[in-house]
This record gives sequence, structure tokens and C-alpha cells, in this order.
Amino acid sequence: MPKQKLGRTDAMRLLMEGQEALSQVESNGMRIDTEYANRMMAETQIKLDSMEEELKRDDVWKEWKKVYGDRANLDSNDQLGDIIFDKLKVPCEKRTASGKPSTDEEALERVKFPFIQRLVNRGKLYTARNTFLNGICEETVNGFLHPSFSLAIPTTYRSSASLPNSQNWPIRILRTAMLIRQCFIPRDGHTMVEFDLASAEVRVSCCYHRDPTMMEYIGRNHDYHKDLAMQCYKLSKDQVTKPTRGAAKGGFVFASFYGDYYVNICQNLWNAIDQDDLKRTDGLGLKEHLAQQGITELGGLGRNPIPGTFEAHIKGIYEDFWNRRFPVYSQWKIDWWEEYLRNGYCESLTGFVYRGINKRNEIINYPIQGSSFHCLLWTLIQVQKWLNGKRMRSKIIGQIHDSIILDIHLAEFDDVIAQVYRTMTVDIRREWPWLIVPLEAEASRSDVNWFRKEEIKLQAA
DNA sequence: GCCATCGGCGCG
DNA sequence: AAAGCGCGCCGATGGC
Repeated sequence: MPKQKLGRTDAMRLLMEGQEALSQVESNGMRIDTEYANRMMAETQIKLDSMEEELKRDDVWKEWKKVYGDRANLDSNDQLGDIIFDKLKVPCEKRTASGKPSTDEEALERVKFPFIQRLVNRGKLYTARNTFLNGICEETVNGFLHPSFSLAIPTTYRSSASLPNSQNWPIRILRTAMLIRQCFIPRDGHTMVEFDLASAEVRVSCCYHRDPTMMEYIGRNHDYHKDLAMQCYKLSKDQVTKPTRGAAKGGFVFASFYGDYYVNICQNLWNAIDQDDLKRTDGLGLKEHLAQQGITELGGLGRNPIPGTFEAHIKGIYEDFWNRRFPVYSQWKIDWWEEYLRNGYCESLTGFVYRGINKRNEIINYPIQGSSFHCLLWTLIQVQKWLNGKRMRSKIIGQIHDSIILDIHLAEFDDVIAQVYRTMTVDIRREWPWLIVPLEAEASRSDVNWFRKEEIKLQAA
């Protein structure tokens, strides 16, 4: 009988070896197109200046100046909230933790002044420049960027990255993704390759709750997010676009996994339609599509949704999801929480202990989040050892929770691809028998820069 | 000038 | 009964 669960010693060794391997990743660094990055710093500044000039010709800004005079500041959310909800008399429907009117994107979405929409757009570019581009430029030395990784910070036992944070570079929005990711280029004679551990948290969750329906689902290698996009937006398989699938992934699947409630979830999904401009593959907007299906209203977001509203529709899917499809997972959550209350701590399958005062959702999520990352970390350690042992020229240059980024020398391409794939999906299951579901990986290569990606076909050796 | 906190936003 | 998890960084704000 193989040892199913790992202990404290295994956990400590993983941390030690992990930090050692990550140190080498830090020292390798990522090659930066500094000429491009510097040029974009200048160009985005010019663009921002002209956006600000346009904003300052608007009547709303004149109103703003009247109230705040020389202290008027486009970057002050306090002032913005005051202008919108006090002076312009827009009703406030969302507040911050401390009770002030919220001025986040969701709240501003409801404010139909062109000034506000232009301010949101300016904010996107502002963040892209001042956080991401600037962070890259500031920390680049001799054409290479060396972000730091820490295994000691996150309460989940995942990793964090800083100087700059290399785990939140834009990818979801095309324009900003392009702006930032073109900064990253392969070394001469190399290609950048990113390996993703496919649906890592869903697979790892199965090792905890062992819900037979979900395990069977994973085994069939189905596109789960797409299935839920079809259900939530009442689409047929060939009507689901990539952004629509993405909306269901973040708005329903992950939200449900993290313990969100349907009231919030249906709002996520409804907002995404306008925010991400969701359409069918034939171009029809999803609001229009839903209207054709008989759904025209979001609903009151209350206790008993009115039949025929989007809220009632999503409530049905949510209850079906937990009660009918995955009752074992549902029961596991209850049992796991109660066991934590009895013991005062819980242990992950990778040998880590979570203790202290935690909320229900936290204690359910931490071990899954942590163990998923540990699968990636174990892979990274083994690949690093293998590269060192073979004196390969290919280098690991980064890691983002469930993915690993390499700069692969072209002469070593096939070898490295096969090795990483095998380590990530096959070897790890021999090492860790608690992994009772198959693992799968996806990979892409970037020959020119990190924005231009091509899928790599992976097959078992 | 330094520091902590908050709100906001980017990613998994 | 409870109701979205984890990070780091930016700018504003206010206290020292």
C-alpha cells in the first residue's frame, strides 16, 4: 500500500528544495526588449496626456474643478465618488468595506456619462504603464529581469512574486496583454515555452472530496468551462466564443469553487456580457440572445428570484451543480469544515498544516489551492535538477502558480518538452500516490515575444 | 520624509 | 447559518 498522504517532513523538504530551485530561476532571469519597453513608456505617456486633456475639456471636469479648485485630482477616488454620487446625483448601489461609495469598474459601469467611461479607459492605460511597464523598466538590469519568489508569505503555502510581481502580468485583455508581453523575448537561439497544468485546482480538489461524478468528468477530459458557458448563457456548443467561455470560468466555475453564492454569481455573469462585450460566434450580443430565449431581466437579487429572470436561471444551475451533480463534493465541504472545528487545524495532502482562526471558505480552499501549486513546484524542482544534471542550455525563467515558463534552446527543444510533460503528468503520480486522478498539461511556444504564442501539440512518449 | 491603511486592479 | 480564495503594486490620504 503506497503512502497516500504526505507528512511534515515531506512538506519541509518541498519548501527547501523549492526555494533553492526558485533561486536559480531568479538568477536566470527573463530577457527584456529594453528598446521596446522604453519606447512604450514614452508613447503611453503621450497617449495618457491626450486622454487627460480630453477629459479636462468635459463639463463634468468643470464641475469637479468648481468643487475642488486647485486640489482637483483625476486620481482621487474620494473626489470622484463625491462628484458622481453627490453632485451628479447618480444613485449609489455599491459601497466599500468602510462604507464609502465604491468607484470601482463595476460601480462606474452604471454611470452613463461619457466622461466616466473615458476615465475608466484612461485608468486601464494608467495601470498598464505605471504598474507593469514601469515595473519592468525599473527592475531590468543589463537587459534581464529577475523577479523574486517567496514560499514563506502566502497563508495557503503557494508562492508570491515581487520586484516586480511576475504573477499578474496582463493576459485577459488583448490590448494591454500585447503592450506588456511584447517586452519579453527569448534569448538568441531559444524559444519561450509556457507549460500549464490543466484545470489544476479542479483535479486536485478531486483528491480531497473524491466525488465520483467529478472524477469521471475529469477522466473524460471534457471542456468543463465551455459546458457551463453553454448552460449559463443558454448557448449551443458552436455558439460559445473564447471570451464567453472565460466569463463562465471566472464567473461561475471558480466563483462556485471558492464558495460564492448564486446571487453574486449571476451578477458576475450578467455584468460580463457588457463588460467583455460577449457575443455568439455569429456576432449576436448575448443580451439579445438571452432575450430570444425569454430572459430579459437580471432579477432583484433577493431571496426568491422571480421566475424567468436571469437570477432564477442561474440559481437553478447553481443548485443543480451542488445538489444533483456533485453531492459528494458538497458533503465533503461540510465534513471538512466540521473536522477543522473539532481539531482546530487541517492537513493538506502534501503534508502542510493550516491552523489559526479561519473562515469556512478559507479552510475549504487553502488545501486545494496549496496542493495544486505544490504539483507545479515539485515539477519545477525535478525539471531544474534534470536541466542541471544534463548541463542543458535551456533555462526555467518563471512560474505562475500552475504554470512554468522556460527559455528553451532550439537544439534541446524536443528533449525538454518531453521531459517537462512527463514530469508534470506521469512522474509526479508515481511520487505522489494521493494524486488519484490523471493530470494533463498544455503548452505554447513564443519564438518572437511572449505575446505571440503558438500551441504545442503534446503527446505521451 | 516615512509609514500604515484604503480602494482599486492585475493575475492564478 | 453563511455567502469569493490567494497575492503585489499604485496613488491618495492622514498621522507622526
